[in-house]
Amino acid sequence: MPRRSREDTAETRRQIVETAVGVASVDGLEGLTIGRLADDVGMSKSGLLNHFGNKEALQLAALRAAQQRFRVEVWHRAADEAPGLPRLRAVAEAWVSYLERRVFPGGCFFAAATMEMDDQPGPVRDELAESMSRWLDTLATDAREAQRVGDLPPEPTAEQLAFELQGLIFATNWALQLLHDDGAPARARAAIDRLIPPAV
Amino acid sequence: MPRRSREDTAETRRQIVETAVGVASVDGLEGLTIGRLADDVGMSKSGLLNHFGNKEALQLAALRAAQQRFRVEVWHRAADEAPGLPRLRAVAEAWVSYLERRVFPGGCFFAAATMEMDDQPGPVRDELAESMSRWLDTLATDAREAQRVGDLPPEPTAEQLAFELQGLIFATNWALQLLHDDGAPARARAAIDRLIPPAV
DNA sequence: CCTACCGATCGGTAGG
DNA sequence: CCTACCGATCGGTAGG
Repeated sequence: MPRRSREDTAETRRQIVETAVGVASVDGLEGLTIGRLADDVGMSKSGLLNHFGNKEALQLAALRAAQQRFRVEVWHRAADEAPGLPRLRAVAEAWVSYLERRVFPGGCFFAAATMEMDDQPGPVRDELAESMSRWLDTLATDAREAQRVGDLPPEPTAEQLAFELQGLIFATNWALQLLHDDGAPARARAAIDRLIPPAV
Repeated sequence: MPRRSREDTAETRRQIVETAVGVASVDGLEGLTIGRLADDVGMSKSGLLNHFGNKEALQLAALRAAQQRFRVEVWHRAADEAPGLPRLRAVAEAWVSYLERRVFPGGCFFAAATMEMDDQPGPVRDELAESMSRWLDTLATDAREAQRVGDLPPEPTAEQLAFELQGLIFATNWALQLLHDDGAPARARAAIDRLIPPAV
């Protein structure tokens, strides 16, 4: 029954990757070791490695799964809003809420992965940089549309707004994870309301 | 000559710690391995470990040295300004400049260490959390003084301003380290000028 | 400060 | 998917 077998293989791989995302968000992409992950999912190192080839491929698989989860938990919650200020505000709220809901057990996967890998050249770093650049563009595009229709003033620029939103998310994640300060999301929302105020 | 010997020991230790700070800012506090550091400074593992006892003590020594460097490169550049808005603005400028000057080879030591260690209980995490809390307090204290004398409006609150400044620094460090975006410090300064504008 | 060594774990391979 | 194994490296210790 080759068909059944292929499905099982895909399901096993899915379970490995899901576990890997959780481990990586807590212990980092380097803390994600093959032996430990094999124990966690209950199989041998070589059996696990068979699905990916090497550790770097496993890290990339975890990163892509984390991106997919982010899309579902942040972008999809806002995607139906009208492009421009409504969608930008919905994205910002979903983004803060994603931290508050602790979508990843170790806090924002991308904040942690970025700080860990920013000095480690290679495909993982490249994929991280590209994906975060695209995200900043997504934010700036809605900010620009909001400015075009007059929902936001022309200054600060769209790129500036995206940059500042990114900073608020970092600060919130940091306050939640390091200081266990549950007041951080409220501060983020207050800052967002000044930065990109609702249309009147 | 016991005295000369004691000085040499202190000098050796100083060199080890200085090297450790650089390594940790690039590869993280866990990437700081005893064998590699011993190679870097040209001595044996056991000789190096003799100065600290174990790896955790070495990490704490590196963290404290990094704090000292931060004090010199950021706080001391602003400490002579008048408490309140003048000093807060000077601190913010020195803080952005500290990223721009690449005081640590791997970017902000504390941003990297925080994201790496925030889920790893122990003395290193505790020291990081305490030291960053104190820093936020330092910022908020000057913000409060600025509000008291009317140099800043009562809203946003002093704590909110400190939180947002911290976020701008994270975003700047991130844009410099991951995206190699040299425009980030200018964006940070623009945001700072809106957040805590110079007194008229 | 050194050499010599410990058990554990790392990423990965051979062979089935 | 497994067992069995590889060389390298981990943090750390014994003994000098």
